[in-house]
Amino acid sequence: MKSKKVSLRQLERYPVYLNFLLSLRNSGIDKVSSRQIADMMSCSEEQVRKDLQLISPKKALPGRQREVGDLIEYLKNFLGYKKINEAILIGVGHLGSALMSFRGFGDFGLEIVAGFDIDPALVNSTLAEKPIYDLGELSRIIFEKNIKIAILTTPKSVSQDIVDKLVSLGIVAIWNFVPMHLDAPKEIVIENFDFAASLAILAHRINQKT
Amino acid sequence: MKSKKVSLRQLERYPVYLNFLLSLRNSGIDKVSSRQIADMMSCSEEQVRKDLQLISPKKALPGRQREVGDLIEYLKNFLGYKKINEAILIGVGHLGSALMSFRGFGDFGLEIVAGFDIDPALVNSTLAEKPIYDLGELSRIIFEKNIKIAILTTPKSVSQDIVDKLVSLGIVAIWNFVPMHLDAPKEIVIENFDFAASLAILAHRINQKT
DNA sequence: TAGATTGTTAATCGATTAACAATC
DNA sequence: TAGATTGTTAATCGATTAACAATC
Repeated sequence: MKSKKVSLRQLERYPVYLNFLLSLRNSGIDKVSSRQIADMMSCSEEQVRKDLQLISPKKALPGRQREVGDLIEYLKNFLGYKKINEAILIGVGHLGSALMSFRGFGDFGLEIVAGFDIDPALVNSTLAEKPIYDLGELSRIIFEKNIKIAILTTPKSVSQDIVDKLVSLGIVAIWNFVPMHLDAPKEIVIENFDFAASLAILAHRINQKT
Repeated sequence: MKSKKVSLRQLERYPVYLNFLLSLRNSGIDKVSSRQIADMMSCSEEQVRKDLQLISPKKALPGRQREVGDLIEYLKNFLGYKKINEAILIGVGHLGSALMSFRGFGDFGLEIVAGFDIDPALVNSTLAEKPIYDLGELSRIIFEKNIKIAILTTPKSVSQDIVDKLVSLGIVAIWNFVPMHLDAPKEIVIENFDFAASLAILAHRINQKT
């Protein structure tokens, strides 16, 4: 494991680098300078270099541009996109089914192996070749498949109860798409994916213009 | 308009405060201390106070807790959730239809007034009482309704072309759900809502534990 | 009045930027 | 070799935390 500390801001930039490098490789480009990356990110090239140095096992050669392929490898390794984590999804509504149908999570080291809901019309059907179980089977599936990650796309009203349940069943990380604060013991990783924050920034940036 | 500068980090916290305060009010609680809010956020109470001071038109009384209702008002005003911005959504796929069906955007000052797609099965139908138009009608609708904000949920391959089109039609802000970098003139506000970043942080935090 | 909690100012911490030497 | 681009170190900048005076 890396010992150097990474700030959250920095961490958020790595997937953006990776995306950009993948698209470069797609266009047949195999060398890249920190300046090019910086232009895309609208940030300084020093920052790009610092970021990339942190995740590069071997130094780049001064004067020579970096190899796109190498950087992609470094980034994928660092971000843990090489090994796949299995996750379950709770709440197969609009958003939940969109996520279950999304094919690209494998590229990010995540695989949704099952969905859970209470709607009889959904239970025991499949979506994107993944089974949907009744919420009552939560403990059985988590135990059988040794699941550690849950994706939460439930209605607000039941979300906290489900979190309590998940925690008691040994889930260690929750990716929360429900726009509310969830209580959980400190050792549980809860990552809130909150569009309210993104929307607030959008609105603020629009207002700055005027 | 507020003249004090707000950092992005800070801006991201305001919707979380608002959410928490709304749930407090829901539980019939009408007073709150910065300590309570700080506990929920897992941050320092000084930070909470600084943040709230910035958006409060009048000072809180030393020694007395803050009024939940007042804070909610301040936050909604500051975040611009009082006036509604009309937006269109391009790409009515899984994610696009989930967003169009989501009823809660009004609370955040946004309203999706129409969707666009090229699928004949979708075009001229409605979703959540909102019309879906053929992409060819983009310029007409944007012009007629004087739309300034577009939500992008298109396939990667066509996204950049659509962005170019949107820019040429006078769109000033794009809320981008497509996991790729989009090129646009500097004066266009592009807010990327990228789950790759959120997922990277989740994975990193899980790995920290082990 | 005493306790609680506030706002303000100063100190610390961390991240970004700038300058420059190193070298392919 | 000269030009390009790198990594490293130091300087700046901004945000968070700590200390404390103010007052309901």
